[in-house]
Amino acid sequence: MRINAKDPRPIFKQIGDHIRHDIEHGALPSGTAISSEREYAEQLKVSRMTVRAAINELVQEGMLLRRPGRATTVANGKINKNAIGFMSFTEDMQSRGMKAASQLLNFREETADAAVAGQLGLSTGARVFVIERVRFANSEPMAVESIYLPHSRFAGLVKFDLSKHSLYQLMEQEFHTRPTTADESIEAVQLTTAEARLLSVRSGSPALLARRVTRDEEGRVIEVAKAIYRGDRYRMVFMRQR
Amino acid sequence: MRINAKDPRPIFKQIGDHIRHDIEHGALPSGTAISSEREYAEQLKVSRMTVRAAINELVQEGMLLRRPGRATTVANGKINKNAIGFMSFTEDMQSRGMKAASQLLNFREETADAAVAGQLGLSTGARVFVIERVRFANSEPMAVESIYLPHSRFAGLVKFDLSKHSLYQLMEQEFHTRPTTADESIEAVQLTTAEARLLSVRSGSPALLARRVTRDEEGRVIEVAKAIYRGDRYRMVFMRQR
DNA sequence: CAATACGACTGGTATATACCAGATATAGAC
DNA sequence: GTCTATATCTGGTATATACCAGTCGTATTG
Repeated sequence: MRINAKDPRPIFKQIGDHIRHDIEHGALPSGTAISSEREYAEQLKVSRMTVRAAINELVQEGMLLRRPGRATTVANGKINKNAIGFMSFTEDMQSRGMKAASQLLNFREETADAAVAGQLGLSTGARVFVIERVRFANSEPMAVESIYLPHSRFAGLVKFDLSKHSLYQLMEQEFHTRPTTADESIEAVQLTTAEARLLSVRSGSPALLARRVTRDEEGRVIEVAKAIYRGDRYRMVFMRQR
Repeated sequence: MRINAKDPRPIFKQIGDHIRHDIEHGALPSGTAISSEREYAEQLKVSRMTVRAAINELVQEGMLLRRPGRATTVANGKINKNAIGFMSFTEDMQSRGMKAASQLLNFREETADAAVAGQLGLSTGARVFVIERVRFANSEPMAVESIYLPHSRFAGLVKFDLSKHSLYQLMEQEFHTRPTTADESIEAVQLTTAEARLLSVRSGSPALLARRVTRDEEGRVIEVAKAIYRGDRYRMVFMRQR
């Protein structure tokens, strides 16, 4: 391992990525101690603080375990990369080895009612986009989704074909808005007749109802969503930390 | 604000806690810019790097927003402290303003079957503790819970009264084991007759089934649990980041 | 031989300094 | 007035250094 001055990444990033690579590829198995900070610093001819910055990231990610007085070791267990991070339905399905698709039921602009406006942080009567769609995994219907977006923030959204572009991708590329945090709640419900028909299951069968309020980097609400997942096919997985 | 040399906390911790306090008590409202790192450093007579360490923590927690070239600002939105962190049922209920209780159905030692042994990382035939209990919130049954613990790790657990002590508390205080990460999955199910009876609801009503594999700091599995929450009363809330 | 003391580690905290790149306000040019 | 160049902010990265407090192996002591 050597530091590459031409690499546009900062030095600590290079070091961190290198160690991460070693862990992910088995060169540093679970439980083994990595070199000490001073060793890395001397070997790479960088400051110890730079090495610390690199290791900090990996500790943050849960890959390394620091304990004062003892060596820093590789954490056991599979490293769940996208621990609790954002995953669009598409990414979610891909990570499970399934092919995601979606059928747009509705894409309109309307006046927000009090509830939606409140959640979006808009005044009652503000305009919002409403997107309703059925989500498919391997051609099987998995969820019915309703999304509310503030019109003020995403003016011109109607131009885009939502069956071709991922909504989150559009947000980033066209509106320079990155979903950063989301408050989510999950409950168990029974499907209504209408929902059941869309999902091709019996009316009354159990389902997961997920409500989500998504915010950008600066904490502004950019999306309010409600999704109903069929209970017989969908399981929500995540990782809690600390 | 001044640095207190007698304070056992490190300087950066003092600074961080102080800023956090200011944010939580409204002295620094959402969106306002905090002083620059250099200003803090000069005012407090500490190094800029020390101030950075303090601010780093708050950025990590999502309380502050750093953007190169611009001032560091207080993040908008309510700060969800226990974002996705661990919460015992007891803590969960307390955070909702409810009183938690539990009724022990079963507390025995048995031989792990292949599935449980596998999840716990034990060889088939290893001894495990099994805890089964009904969880109450404000005297209303909310969930049925089954927990499997490796006997090797928690020898002597039978001595304790689980209706008096929190399991996680016992783990920490008596066995020096801190739950650190957990893989969790949630699905929607219908209650069986037996479960429904324990929860005082109609058989077949919708419920949340949560499965959890909990690990300690070093990634060793310390608990495998399954909990069934009634769908008409319980909603799971969490926050996703990034 | 066991108990203890010590020295050589480890990471944790802190300082002072330097230069970079992006953002912004201000002063100047047109 | 509007545009532009520049000085001066911001945070981001990096260095070299220092001392502290745990941990642990080893040598010394009883």
